[in-house]
Amino acid sequence: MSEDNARSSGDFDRESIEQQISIGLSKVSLALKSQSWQTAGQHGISPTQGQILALLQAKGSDGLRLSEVAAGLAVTPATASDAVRVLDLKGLVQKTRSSEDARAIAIVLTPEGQKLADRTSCWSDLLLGTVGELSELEQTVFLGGLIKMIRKLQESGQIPIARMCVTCRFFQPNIYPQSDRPHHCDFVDVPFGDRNLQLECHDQIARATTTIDRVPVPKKR
Amino acid sequence: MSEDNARSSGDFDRESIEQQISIGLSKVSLALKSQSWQTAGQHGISPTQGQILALLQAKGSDGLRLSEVAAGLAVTPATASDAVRVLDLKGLVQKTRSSEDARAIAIVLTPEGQKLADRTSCWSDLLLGTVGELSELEQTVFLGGLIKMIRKLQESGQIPIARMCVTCRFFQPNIYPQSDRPHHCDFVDVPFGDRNLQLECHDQIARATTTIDRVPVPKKR
DNA sequence: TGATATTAGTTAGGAGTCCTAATTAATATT
DNA sequence: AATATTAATTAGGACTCCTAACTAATATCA
Repeated sequence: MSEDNARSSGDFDRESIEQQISIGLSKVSLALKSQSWQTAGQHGISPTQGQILALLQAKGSDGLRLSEVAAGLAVTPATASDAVRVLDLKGLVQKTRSSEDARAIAIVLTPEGQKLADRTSCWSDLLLGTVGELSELEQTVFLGGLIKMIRKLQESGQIPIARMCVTCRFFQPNIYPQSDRPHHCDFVDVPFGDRNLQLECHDQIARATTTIDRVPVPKKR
Repeated sequence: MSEDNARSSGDFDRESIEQQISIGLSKVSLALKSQSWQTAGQHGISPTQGQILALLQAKGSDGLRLSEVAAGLAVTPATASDAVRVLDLKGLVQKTRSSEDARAIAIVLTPEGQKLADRTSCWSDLLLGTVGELSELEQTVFLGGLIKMIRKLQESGQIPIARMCVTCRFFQPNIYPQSDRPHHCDFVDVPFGDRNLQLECHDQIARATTTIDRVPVPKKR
């Protein structure tokens, strides 16, 4: 696909740009991992535990089922159960039987858990700083690319359907093709552009719950 | 910095674009992690072990010191030592005392390790596919952004100085400002453009070894 | 309605990941 | 020669991750 392109400037056909992007993302991933060990450790928790707290904080007071936590972390219920057990021991979350389904549990943050989540949710200061290096145009294109990639990953079942405009039932992609704000959110009833696509939207509802049975993405090609 | 921008199209000021990019990268990271557990597991090794094999494969026949492996994985020597020990037990690597320094060891792939590394080095098929979704322009901008971010991360000591053009001693950034191939690689003695910036270059030599004492990045602002 | 799935979550066992701190051995420094 | 410093290992402990086996509750359907 980009074969002639790779050749187009001399001897540089060693790695395709696709491969380089993959490698680059792996390196960012490495940084995130090592970063989260450091910062989470300073607060007496592990990276996974921190992720769970963040997940619960985003969800709010309703709490989450164990299975939802597991899906959100892309691990098995067994792994999630263990991590939640430790958080419970540490007094950061509370487990109660769900009233709707006596098999299920609702996991909520305790006040201490809430406090800690508030303090650690600036985890990505690291990335934030580096993203600030990019120009506005770069940021827009970068986010657009990221969203495309994530959508693809979700379609192939590689990552949980995160709360994200593109999977939100209120999301109408590209209905005003001529406009610079081609999309529309039915929930807040506002048109918006690529820069406003939300990856973590506070008032949306996912189209699919955990895994894809019907592909929720309106293709436009 | 981008405050008015966040407000500029209606009600959408919930998350800044910087935050969204951070979140997006975290999600990609999550996918990579869960992917590497799956695929590495199929080959009887763990993600970390796979990373070490890949590192050794990239390095070639000279082998690596334990400390280099640790730096490459962004973990402590203790952690690396343990992982290498297991790979040795599995017969995938061989440890020999270094001839230059009798304290150090040289770690090289065994033929079996080589074979396995060859087979697992297509680890990122997942990402490769998703990156293919992007247009050529998007790819170029995306890679450019990624490289800026990685450079920043390296400067702040968050990730090892990976082998990468921008930290290579042969790299002359932006010496032909008017050209569409503004950079120059002294090693292969060829000018090249942004699309050809290498994140994994086979014949380069890092300027700094592990951590930054003098910042290797020629700023251009 | 009662037998039989299916589903939610837990536990057990095992390999591996990560850390800090202490240790051994070799090289550098003074 | 005495004293750092450096490379790697080991020990101990908390956590991550899996599969497989298990309890308990809800669904299904004959």
